[in-house]
Amino acid sequence: MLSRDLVDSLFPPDLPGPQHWERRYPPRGLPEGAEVTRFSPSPTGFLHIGGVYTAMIDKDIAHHSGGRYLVRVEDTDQARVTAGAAEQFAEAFGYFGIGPDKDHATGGYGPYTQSAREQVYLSYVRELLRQGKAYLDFETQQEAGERTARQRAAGALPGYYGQWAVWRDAPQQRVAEQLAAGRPYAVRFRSPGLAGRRVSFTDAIRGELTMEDNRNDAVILKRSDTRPRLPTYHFAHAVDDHLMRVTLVIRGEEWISSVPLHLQLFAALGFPPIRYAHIAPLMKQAGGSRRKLSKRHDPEASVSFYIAHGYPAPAVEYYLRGLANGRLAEMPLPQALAEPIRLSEMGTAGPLADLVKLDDICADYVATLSGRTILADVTAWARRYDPDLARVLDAEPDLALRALAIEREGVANPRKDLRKWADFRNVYGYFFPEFFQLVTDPADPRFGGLDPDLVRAVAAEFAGNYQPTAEDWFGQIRRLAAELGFAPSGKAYKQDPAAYPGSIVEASAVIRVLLTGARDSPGLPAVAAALGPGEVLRRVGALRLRVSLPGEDHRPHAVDGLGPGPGQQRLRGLRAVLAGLRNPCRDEPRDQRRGERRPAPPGHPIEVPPRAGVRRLGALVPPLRERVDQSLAGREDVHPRPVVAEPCPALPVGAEGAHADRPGIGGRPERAPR
RNA sequence: GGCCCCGUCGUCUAGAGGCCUAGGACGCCGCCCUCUCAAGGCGGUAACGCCGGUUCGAAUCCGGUCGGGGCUACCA
Repeated sequence: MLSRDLVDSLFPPDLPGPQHWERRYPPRGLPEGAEVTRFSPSPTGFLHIGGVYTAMIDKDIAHHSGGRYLVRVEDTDQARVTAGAAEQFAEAFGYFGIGPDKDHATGGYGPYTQSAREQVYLSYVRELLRQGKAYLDFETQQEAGERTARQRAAGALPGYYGQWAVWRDAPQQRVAEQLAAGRPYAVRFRSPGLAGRRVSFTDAIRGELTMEDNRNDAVILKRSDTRPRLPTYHFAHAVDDHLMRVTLVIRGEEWISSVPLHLQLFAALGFPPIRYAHIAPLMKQAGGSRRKLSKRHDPEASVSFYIAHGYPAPAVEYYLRGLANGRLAEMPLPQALAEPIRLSEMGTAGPLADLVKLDDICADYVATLSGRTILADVTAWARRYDPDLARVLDAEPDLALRALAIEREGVANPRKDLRKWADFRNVYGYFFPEFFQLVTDPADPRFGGLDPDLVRAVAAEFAGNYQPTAEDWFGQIRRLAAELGFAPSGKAYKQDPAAYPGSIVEASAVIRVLLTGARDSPGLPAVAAALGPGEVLRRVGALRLRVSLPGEDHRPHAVDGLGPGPGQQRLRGLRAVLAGLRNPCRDEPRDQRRGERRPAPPGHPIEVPPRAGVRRLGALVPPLRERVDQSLAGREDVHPRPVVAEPCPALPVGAEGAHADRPGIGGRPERAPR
């Protein structure tokens, strides 16, 4: 045992003793049964979702018992502290509502950052040293490595104990020499553990646990050449949780094996033992087996994943609570959030984090929200993670609200098409002209291989007779489909596929694709109403007729697939197209970005204006290319390049709407798989 | 290697010796509804890791084994 003078010479003379801290952090005087819990993350990067899980349990237990919840930052390993971690923590705490109780954010039993508590730890280390319950260890890192190697070779337990603990009982003389030589030292705990002795404790979740006692003289204060002088986790845990008057330590099961050490530390320090609850870690399916969800390998392990995708916090919380207590998973969300979590009901096997299930919960949750609430949340999310979206939503809140109201407001089973805010752009983006890319190719695969000719016919027919406010809106499509020879129902088509080009399903798919860019969408009448007649006609009329001239551009075009020989009507259509080609005004394409007119450069597609007679362009002649060739023979004003005819069906003047000239940016991406 | 924790459908789980032919939820599959997709309705698929023991009787108790995870740091 070292002399008191020698021990004291190692510490600042004005360092207070343990009584000082005991007075400074007095017992709380909380009523019987009130639990004080703490969440203690280490600021080594983004918070782990398991941290949110633990913190949520901590907070819930504290509050439901009338106790207190605090957050203590465990940054005793300064080398691993990440810049910006504090900000990320703050964001995560705010998002998931797991910040410390108000009076435990500052002051009170703080500071709540371990690197700021050096004095406290030093007091207790000195005390242990004075009592001979700890000692100085001058082993270098290299020596430690060699020791471990020898232990391994000898088949002995690694660690600092027994014959391997060379500094445990070193005479004061030698210690003084080392000190005089300026050698750095660590402080080790003199473990009272005996070989063969077993200890047991009662875990609040697992019941009684028994294991070998600790015999390792664990380091409690890191090397003297580090600044600030900080303790290891074990020592900080004992000192902090005692002084902060924590009653229940909830932590990951990886700490179970350290409990014997912790119990020894509490006893040596003269602290009453503390209760523990070791929770199973969140796991991840990896191939055939499962492993702990790892922040390094699994993006979904990080809270940033949930925040950046805009998972609604209450849904995530609900999911996590259900994992903690199965009972809560079968309750409606508001009730489950209010019910207390019970440690005794927690599973001991690590649950697999199931993103599919989370999605399902999120969809259910979002379905309970009003369009207005969703818009507010999406907008708030977008401001940070999708500025383009935020801008568009700010510019057209009414459109957004109309879109969100579809099959959501005033229905018994709201549409469950949104799981997280990042889904919004995929699911509702097409409503916004800025995000919608017009479908111009009648041979577009989204039409499902339907004859391009027919696609054009459907579009033209629809646009030509469009009645936006028709009571039987869908009847318009039904009539047009019948007129063009589509089967009245999928069933009828299946019975005799040869008799029809397709069914009403295919016909409406044409309008659906034109309107939404996808083969699936909410009900067409509702979509059309939200869009407004001008936008509907703009989209339906976007289909182009492409013609290649000889020697040019042989990519497959709609024209290539035209059916059998010309009839009267088809020839009339052709003439109309050609008439359009001579329209001097339209021969000068508009510069889309500036809205200016300028002469068409050689090879520029020539637009064909809408003409009343071209309603049924879908019925154009098959050898169209040939006819065009003939008609253009000898003309010098038309360049032998692909000609693009755009048969906009008769539009009411001004019906093109305000967005007609806006370039589309980006199409409608595929929906995320469920 | 040593010590510790854990093991029921794909997933989360209910299950305290007979109420278990193992229940629910999510997923998945099928059907219905239907202009598509969701949603919804109906139905289906699917598990006690394995081997012994105790017992009239075992998912449940015991032993072993196998598998998964953790600790074995001057990381937390």
